[in-house]
Amino acid sequence: MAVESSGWVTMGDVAERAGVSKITVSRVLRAPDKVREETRDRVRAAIADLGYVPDEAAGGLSSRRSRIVGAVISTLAGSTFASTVDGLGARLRQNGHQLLLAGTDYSSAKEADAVAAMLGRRPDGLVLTSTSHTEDARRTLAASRVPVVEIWELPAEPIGYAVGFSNHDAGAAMARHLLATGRRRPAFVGTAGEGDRRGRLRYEGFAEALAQTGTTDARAAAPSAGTHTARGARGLAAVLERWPDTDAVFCASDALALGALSEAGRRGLRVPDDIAIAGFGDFEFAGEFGLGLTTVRIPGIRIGETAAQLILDVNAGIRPDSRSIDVGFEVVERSTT
Amino acid sequence: MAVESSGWVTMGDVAERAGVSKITVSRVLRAPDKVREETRDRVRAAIADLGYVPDEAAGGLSSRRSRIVGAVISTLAGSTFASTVDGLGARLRQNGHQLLLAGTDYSSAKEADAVAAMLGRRPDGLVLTSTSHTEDARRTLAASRVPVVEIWELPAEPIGYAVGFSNHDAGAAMARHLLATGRRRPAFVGTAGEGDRRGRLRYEGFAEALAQTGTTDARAAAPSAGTHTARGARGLAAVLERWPDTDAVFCASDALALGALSEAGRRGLRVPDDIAIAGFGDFEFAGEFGLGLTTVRIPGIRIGETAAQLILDVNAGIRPDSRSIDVGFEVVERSTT
DNA sequence: TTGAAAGCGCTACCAT
DNA sequence: ATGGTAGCGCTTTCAA
Repeated sequence: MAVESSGWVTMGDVAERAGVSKITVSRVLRAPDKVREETRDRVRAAIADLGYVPDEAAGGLSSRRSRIVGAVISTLAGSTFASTVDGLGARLRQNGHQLLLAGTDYSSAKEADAVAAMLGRRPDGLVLTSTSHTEDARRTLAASRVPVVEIWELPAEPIGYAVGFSNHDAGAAMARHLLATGRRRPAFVGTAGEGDRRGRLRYEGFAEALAQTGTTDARAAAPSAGTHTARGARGLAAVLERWPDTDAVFCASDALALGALSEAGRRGLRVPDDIAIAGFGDFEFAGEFGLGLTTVRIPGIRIGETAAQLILDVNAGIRPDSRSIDVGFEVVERSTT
Repeated sequence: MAVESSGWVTMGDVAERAGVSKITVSRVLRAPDKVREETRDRVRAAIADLGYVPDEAAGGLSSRRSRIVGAVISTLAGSTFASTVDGLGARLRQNGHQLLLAGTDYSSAKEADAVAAMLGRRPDGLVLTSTSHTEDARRTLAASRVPVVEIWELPAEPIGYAVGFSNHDAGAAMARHLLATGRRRPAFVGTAGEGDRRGRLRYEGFAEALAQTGTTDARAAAPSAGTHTARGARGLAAVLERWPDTDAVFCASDALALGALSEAGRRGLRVPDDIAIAGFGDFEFAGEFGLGLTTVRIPGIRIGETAAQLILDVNAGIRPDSRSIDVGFEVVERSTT
């Protein structure tokens, strides 16, 4: 219960109280087996009495393992990455590591800053949601020897490792689903600007799959500015204006799809009879409220857990079979297609 | 560009290359004004050449300021706290601090663990979403002298500081809104279990406001298990079974309200004509899809930014006027009431 | 304006 | 099974 003048109880204080040396206290904490039971109990009592909390930063400085993993996320809002971060954090804590988080707002300059800041903590691993990095960041990262895991995507040449799925294939899968359900003139609605590279990948897969069936006029709209639902609404409007006979729309996100659905309602279009609408992400309410949104489900938590495990493994000397781990995706067919 | 055998360039390496001592390098980093321009440039060149990234943990060990702030969040999923964490992280990084994150899944045992783990980093501040802590955690926290900010609530006796709003008053405000729009027999739907203390506070405010107008039969249901929307649906069903003349339902969250709306639809009840339905949170889609959900909006980002600023200020010696900062809330009237 | 020495709290290494 | 010594990379304090 005693509080030192410095405010923090040190290992030395515990050692003194237990009548042992610092290193014995350290062993009780890190390798209890190497300490005789009686001594161990005495040390543990001292720890409890003093309310001692070991200084991990000091420990890390000596041992050269920070037990910190950094995650650089574009944003938590929109909930795309929220479950991934939950999974990442949970798995790390189970293994005595902690999670350092930074947001980038889809800016690669901020990403570079965040990466540099994290490297200042000498992290045991780094997780990145973006895969478009500044040259500077790439070099710093490569030189640092810190295990890097890029997530939510499977770049052709990952910096270190990758855990995600093929956005391209997901787009293609949705195109095939729409074709299989009888649609012949599907369009794509994405968003312009702000790191929508993943959306573009989905579009490319979508367009390629259509092209294989002879449908080569790539119908697409990508409104900028406004909320995602507003963009979805405008996207559908734009598509219909230019290609009035469009019979299906694949939106790059569920939020966009929601906007498109609402716009369809306003225009008196019946879904899915007059037009099919599909989203991406399978957000929390996609199946609710009579919505029944057809969409693509990504195992977000698993991405986080897998990325964490990968870092843990690599640091334990276990080399993974592959630098890329594909967690896959699933087309969830509901009632809007 | 050179990489030491250890993998990390140290301040000593930079000093050597620039032909100065370590401390001069340190000054260039922390207090550039105290170094002659010529020397400064030479040091900066060396830093760039070597790709030097200062070790913050080592720096913190000396300076006794970690520049880390910890946040213990129940969960990121459900998006309640996502924007708060975004705001917190953004404000911290602007000021050269980093965010350490831990999730608790609404378990106060995990919270205690997380708090202890964070204290191991000697954080410059700690942010907690829960306000029901184990006795152990409270004591450890109080003894640590780390500035603690509890958020999303305004406890009567905060451990350190609090940034949030009155859940009680928010419930009361919604009751008054329902009464003002002509409802006379409103009920409450919450969820059982898992840290729903905040929901209970809303209920209490709700019930008290009704009692003041003579409406004293506290109608409420709190289904457990299942998704939140499923619970909302069952909650409405339970309320209607017991009190068939209920003419309004205030749900403890928007997800619950969504479920209630869907259940109302299934029962052929018109909203708001036959029954008014209100939620809490103003989640992303509350105003979309013709939904027009009446709800309560909480300035989540601002809570995060304010908590960060509070910690920064306290550490800079600025005492805030009050230990509790009320960011308020807003009843958003749409078309379901 | 710059530097030398000491030390932050811990662990690695080598003894005993 | 336990301890002494020497750092980890940085900042503080005091000198020059």
